[in-house]
Amino acid sequence: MKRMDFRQTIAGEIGKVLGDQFGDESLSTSDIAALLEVPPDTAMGDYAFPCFRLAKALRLAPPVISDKLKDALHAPFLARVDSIKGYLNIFIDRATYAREVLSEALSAGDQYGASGEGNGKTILLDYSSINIAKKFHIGHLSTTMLGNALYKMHKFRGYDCVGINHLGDWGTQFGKMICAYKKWGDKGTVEAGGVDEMVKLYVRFDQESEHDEALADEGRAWFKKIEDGDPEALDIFNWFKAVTLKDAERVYDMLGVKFDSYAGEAFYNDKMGRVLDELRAKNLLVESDGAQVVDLEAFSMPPCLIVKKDGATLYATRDLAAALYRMDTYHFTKCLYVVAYQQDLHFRQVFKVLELMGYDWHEDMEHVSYGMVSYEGQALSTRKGHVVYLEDLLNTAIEKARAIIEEKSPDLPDKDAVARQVGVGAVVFFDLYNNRIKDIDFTWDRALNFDGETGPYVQYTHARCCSVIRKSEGEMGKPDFAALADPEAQDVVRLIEQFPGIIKSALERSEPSMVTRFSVDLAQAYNKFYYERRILDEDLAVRAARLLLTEVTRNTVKIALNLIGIDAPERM
RNA sequence: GCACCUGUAGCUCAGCAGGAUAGAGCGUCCGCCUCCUAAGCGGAAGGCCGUGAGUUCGAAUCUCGCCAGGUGCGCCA
Repeated sequence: MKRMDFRQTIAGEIGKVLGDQFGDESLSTSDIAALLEVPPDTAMGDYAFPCFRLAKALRLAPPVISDKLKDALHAPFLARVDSIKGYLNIFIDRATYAREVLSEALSAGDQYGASGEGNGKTILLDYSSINIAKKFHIGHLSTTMLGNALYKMHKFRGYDCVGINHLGDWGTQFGKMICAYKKWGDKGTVEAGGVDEMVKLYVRFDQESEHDEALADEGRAWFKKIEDGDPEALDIFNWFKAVTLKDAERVYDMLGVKFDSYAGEAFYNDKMGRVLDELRAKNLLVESDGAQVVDLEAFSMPPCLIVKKDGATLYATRDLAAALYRMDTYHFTKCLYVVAYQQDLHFRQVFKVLELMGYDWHEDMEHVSYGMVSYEGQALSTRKGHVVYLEDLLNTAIEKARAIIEEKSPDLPDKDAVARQVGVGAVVFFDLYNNRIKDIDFTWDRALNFDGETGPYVQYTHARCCSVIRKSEGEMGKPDFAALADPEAQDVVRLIEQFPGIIKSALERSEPSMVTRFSVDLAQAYNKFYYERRILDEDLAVRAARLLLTEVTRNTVKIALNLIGIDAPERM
């Protein structure tokens, strides 16, 4: 059931009155709809029409216009229209409003807020992009969870999504690692210890090669072997990859994150020639200090390095190759790179080079940048041990959740499962709570906070809704929507109405935090309603209406949490 | 030096395709469980929205300058 679109309908009515009363037809219905505002306070109505802009054209003071509109505006679904200080405040009949919004949301069920706007379109998302033989730490959380959320949100709006973990699996360090492994390593130890063991080998190599030139040369030689496709080198290298991915998979499983492709840096090794050929053919390559670059001075950017003095290709070359390959393979509508803002210049350069190459789809590339993570005020440093590993963080959060459950809900079934959902939810929520551009200074007490605007708070509200519904024992009379006319219920209804628009804006801005924030707003509004109004009322019609509101809130909270990659337990 | 980003309550931040009295959480102080989950709810205190100009009927929001912090700027990725 498609509910009445209040904004459009009201805009149409205002348009009619403007024509009748002032002979003004300069504004179309959609113009007026865009001008309509949602007032800061429910007491000021559901929609407001500011008359200031009309003042000049009509040569009348705004309050005069709003007064006249107030007298002329009538519609059956309008409860009241006020004229205050040049604003036309429009009050929709509260029962009608609640009925329309809730019926729509209820019939949409777990698809409330979904749409088909992305049907037939493909979105590529490049996120997480872990490095081989490195541990997953809190610095990798944002790219992973932002990418995951954007993936789910796009999917919900009908897009086909391709999640790419662009592995950092190329570089001289892997030659060193193989060398170290051959000298001091042991298959069983690495197999059992995973990335930790590989890191140990690498650190030892680094230390010993500092005063051993021969060793450094040996490392370089092993990298050359990888490049040349030497079977032994490749075997070991691919095994390193498998071990790293197995370690990472454990964390990805905890976070509920998946990928459709693991094509990383190494994958593009044999695809660089095309980039060079095209750049040359298009006369974009110039020599500079022995290197080949694309000059971007005209765009006030430093040159984009394509080929080193020694003939080797670079980061930008690889990203160009990847972009061409991805377009050929997936014919994407958009390609999002969820990468920290340090690489802002890099992506601006790469996108500009694509433009200069004549690809109009350069406009469909977007760098979804996010802020840096520091730890208790200092930069993360694996070397200095100033680092928090993701697995440790998640496990600590789960333990804390488990302890709280033991204390507050000792009879809860599936304690472990719920502790996982809540602990992980707290961490993920913390990561997706602020605008992505903000730097995050990680502190344990903030990341593990379960009170206030946190994942557990929103999950708790969801569990509370579930609990009320369970207690109602399915007693659903015919709802009396007039019972939802109180301000607390209306605030909840209004938020629910806004949800589909929130998802849309969040996608337009590639900003999952808008959904996170929404989940808090809705939870707060519902909790207030919960305390002010008795849901399981004796009056069955009132009870049915409040239960319906509870049901729709539960659905909406769950959808919002799921979109940002968080589970919604039914009890906690 | 140049480029990009950020500056809002003690702290962490919403609000920024201009609109009505600038909001929330944390922390502090004070209340609320014989009643649907107190991981909750209510109240108090706390603000020249970095700063100066400009645009506008109207600026936290747009423009320019300045100040402060972060990040990046040729052969790493």
